[in-house]
This record gives sequence, C-alpha cells and structure tokens, in this order.
Amino acid sequence: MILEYILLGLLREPATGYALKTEFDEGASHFWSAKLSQIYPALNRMEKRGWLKSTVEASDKGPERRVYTRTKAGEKALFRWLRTEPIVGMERFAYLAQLIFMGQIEDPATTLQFMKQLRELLSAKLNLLSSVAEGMKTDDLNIEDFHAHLSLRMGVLSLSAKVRWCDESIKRIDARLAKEGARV
Amino acid sequence: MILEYILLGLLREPATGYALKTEFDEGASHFWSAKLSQIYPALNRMEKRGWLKSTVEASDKGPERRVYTRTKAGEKALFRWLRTEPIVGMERFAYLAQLIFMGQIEDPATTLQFMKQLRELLSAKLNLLSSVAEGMKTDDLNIEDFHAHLSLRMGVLSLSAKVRWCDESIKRIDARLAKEGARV
DNA sequence: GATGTCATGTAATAAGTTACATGATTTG
DNA sequence: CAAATCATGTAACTTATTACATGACATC
Repeated sequence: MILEYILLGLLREPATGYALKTEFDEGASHFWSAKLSQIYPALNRMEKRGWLKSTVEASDKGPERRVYTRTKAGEKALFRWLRTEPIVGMERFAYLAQLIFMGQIEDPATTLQFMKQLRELLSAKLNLLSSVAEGMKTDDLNIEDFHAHLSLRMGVLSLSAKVRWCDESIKRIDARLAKEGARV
Repeated sequence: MILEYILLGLLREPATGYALKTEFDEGASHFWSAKLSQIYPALNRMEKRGWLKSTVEASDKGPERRVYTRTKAGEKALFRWLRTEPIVGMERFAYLAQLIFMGQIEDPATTLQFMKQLRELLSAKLNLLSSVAEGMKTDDLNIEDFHAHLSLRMGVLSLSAKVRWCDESIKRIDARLAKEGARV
C-alpha cells in the first residue's frame, strides 16, 4: 500500500494525522493525495503492525492529539520499499480520456475551450511548483533537500512540457477552425 | 466513475469485455488501466442503467461472447461528461514518492541506480508512443484521428521531458558522487 | 499434450471517497 | 458571536486488485 509508505516517509519526525494531512497537501500533492478519513485508519493499522508508536498529548490549541513516531521496524519497511524497482504504469490522466473521446462530439470549438481551460489549470500548478523550486538553492544541498529538489524538478519539467503541448494543440485547433470557416 | 466513461468512449463500435480490455492495454494504457475483473461488472452495471445493450453471440474461436452496444442514453451520458471541466489533480506518481524519501537512506549510489532504471522504463514507454505517433499522418486528419493524435502528442512530449529530467538528475548525482569520492 | 489466446465471470480483499459526528480554541 | 483552524474518528459506499474457477479452440 503506497499511502502507508508515504506516511512512513513523512514520519521522519513524529507527527499527528492532522499534520501529516497538511504536509501531504503542501509537499506531496503533485504526486499523491489522501483524505483524513483514509489517513487515520492507515496510521492505526500501521501501529498495530509495529511500524509506528503513538502517544496522546495535550495540545496548546484545540483538543488532545495523537502523536505518531516511526519505529525501527517502520524505517526498515520503508527502506526496503525504497530499494524496490521504480513503480511505473499507474499513471492516470482523466483529462486525456476526455480529450481522446471528444472527437466523437465533432465540434472543434468544444475541444478548443477544453484545451484553453486545461492550459490555465496546468500553468497554475506549474507556477506553484516553480516558485517552490526557485525558493531553494541548487548547490551544496544536504542529501535530503537534494532529493526534494530532484522531484520538484520533475514536476516543473513535465508540467512545462504539458503547457507547451496545450499551446501547440490550441494552435492546431485554431488552424482547423480557420479552414472550416474558409470552406463556408 | 471515470472507468465507465472510458468504456462508453471505447464503445463507439459494439465490442466484448475482452476486446475492450485489449483496447485498453493498447490504446489507453498511458492514461488509464483496468483489469478484466473490473470491466465485466462495470459493463453489467451500465447495461442495467440503460447505457448499454448486450447480445450473446457465438464466436468463431473460443466460447460464446457477450457483445455490448452503446445506447443513445449512453452516448448522451458520455457527451455530458466530455463537456465538463478538464479533470486535474488526480495525478499519481509512485516513483516520485520513492525518490523523495530516498534521501533518508543517505546513499547516492542507490538513487543513481534508481534513476537509471527509471530512465530505461520511461524511455521504453516513450519509444512505444513515438512509434505509434509517427505512424500517423499529422495533416488532413479526420476529427477523431486528430483527437487521438493530440493525446498521443501529450504522451510523447511529457515523457520526453521526463527522460531529459532523468538524464539531468543522473548527471547531478554523478557530480555529488565525484565530490564525495574526492573528499575521501 | 502443453502452451497460448479467446472468453466470462465470482469472491475476497484492499484502497479511496463522501458523509456523519463531535468539540475545543483562535481570530475577526 | 460567527467563522476558521485544530483535532480525531466512524459509517457507508464506491472503486480497484488479486485470486479463484471454468472451458473452448489453435498452434507447436
């Protein structure tokens, strides 16, 4: 279960389920996502399995919180997973499914609008990631920041490629529409 | 449910569950995947809902087959979905999760090997997609082939970017290893 | 006769989403 | 005092994977 390994990875330092959710949204949202209602039971399972230990602490703000700490067994499980082959082939792009079948509607104007919307959505994501990446230095990073920077770069490069693809596609659709218009 | 809409899209022409699985693997694997054990119940549900009709036919080869045909209601449901906003934010890259936490192992050689493996896996996918894309003409396509070509292009462009990212990353890790070696 | 492809399904389990339920503290 | 944030969980449901079960026909 990939979520569990991501939680193990995030639990480098002890944290609550709530804090992990925040980290997820801030640092991992470009490659994975999870809801609180999935995180809490997962942490529970992991503790039963011996990968985590938890203690209940009073909070300075709000109710009591359950703080999870990664055990040695948890670390071992994580490292074992990290040494497996790169996991590929689970890619999911729902918007490509929409685009590919949109030809059946036979209305280039619909596709044009779709691609323009998609361009905006993707470039907003790109801007977010770029600003995080640019806020980091690139040289003399410690090994953990170096890894964080590597994965940010992949987000930046692949989103840039997709935005360029949107632009290219918009031009091609415009050209088709111009031809159609000329024919009438 | 996205799978159901993809099945509707594929069912432009009547087909069996088995044939849809083949189409999935050949034409849709770079943006979605599904197992037969998920496809059969889905088709069943969709027929109950009135999106499909099925008939049982004898096969020239192997056992009887259930051929599904998309109904007008199914087409309407598909077109309605196609006109919704582009679905983004479901991206999942398990290999990025591996990479980002790999810093905790503190062994650049592990990361180097990982990136080299990833490069091979991604470039194999890229070659597959490129050859399909190159086998298509680019001008004067009918509207459906045009859409197929658009989505192939996204695969080619974004995979190229990722392969370049692997190369860039491999160089950076090599540089770190060289530095480390120099220090010893 | 073994292996591969065609063909359809069910059962059990795992993973993920939406909705429900509760309640304290902080900030405007 | 209303809204936001902090905080934890359960219940119901949907979606997806793995394993099981069956069997015809084709090719080597």
